[in-house]
Amino acid sequence: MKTVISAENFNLDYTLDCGQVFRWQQCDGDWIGVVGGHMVRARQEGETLIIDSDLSRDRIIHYFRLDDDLQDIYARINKDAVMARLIKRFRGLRLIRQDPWECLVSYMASSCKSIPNIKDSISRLCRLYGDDLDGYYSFPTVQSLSQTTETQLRKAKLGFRAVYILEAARRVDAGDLDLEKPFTQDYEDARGLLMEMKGIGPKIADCVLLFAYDKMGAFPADTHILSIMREHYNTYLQGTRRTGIGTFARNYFGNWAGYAQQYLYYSRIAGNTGMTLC
DNA sequence: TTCCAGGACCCTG
DNA sequence: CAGGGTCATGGA
Repeated sequence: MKTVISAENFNLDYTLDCGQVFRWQQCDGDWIGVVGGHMVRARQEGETLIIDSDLSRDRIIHYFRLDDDLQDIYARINKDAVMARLIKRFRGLRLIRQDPWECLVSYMASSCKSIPNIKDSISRLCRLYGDDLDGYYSFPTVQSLSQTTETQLRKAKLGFRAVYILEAARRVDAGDLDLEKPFTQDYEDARGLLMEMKGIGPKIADCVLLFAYDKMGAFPADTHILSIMREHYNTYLQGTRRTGIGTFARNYFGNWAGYAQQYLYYSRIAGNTGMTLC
């Protein structure tokens, strides 16, 4: 089924290559991915987004955050020459509304790995535990991961992260952790809930809050963000540690600081995302 | 060989 | 609370 969506202030390449998602591949000029268990083929022609998928039009708009008023967001976060330049360079980069479970597991798998390696682990995970969708694989369900063993999980090259992911799957499966609850909580409470899980610290919690739970002020501070913030905003930081950068960023950029974060992040890693062509 | 990669945990002072 | 070792794994 083909869906055509008029989308201004949208750049599909930047959106899928900026390091927020790990499963999309470029193929003959199209992007191919799996969203909510459905294959999706996407391409952009000017201000038109062309989708070939079973997904409804509303779900596509929801996934790509085409309901965000990007021009208004730019006006809010455009506080200085650094951000002005990045908005100009990456205009149309939108955050994506990821599935909470996929986002949670993906970022638990991300700690201390390069983006190509994260993609490789997640690809293996899907191949091992997901459903075969004509050569592509769905993301593993909570149940499929909760029933495996640490030894088996490690075959996805997850290393020390495997035990954390296994425990998370079992807690969610047992009803000990409600993945819907963070939607109903404010940023701080939701963050506290996520960080109760082993393997989820401040940075990964912020990633999941920003990319899956609509907490747009979340400002994940990894090594790259720490570095670039010291480079451009050191006079404001005044010794602020990595754990305090998020608070500074929300004060400085406002409630949509998460968008600013992704532009800063992409400026550091563009070209190093191991974009895979099929 | 050493260092780093979208960190978190645990122990120590 | 701050600092360092440790945890797998692959690539430069």
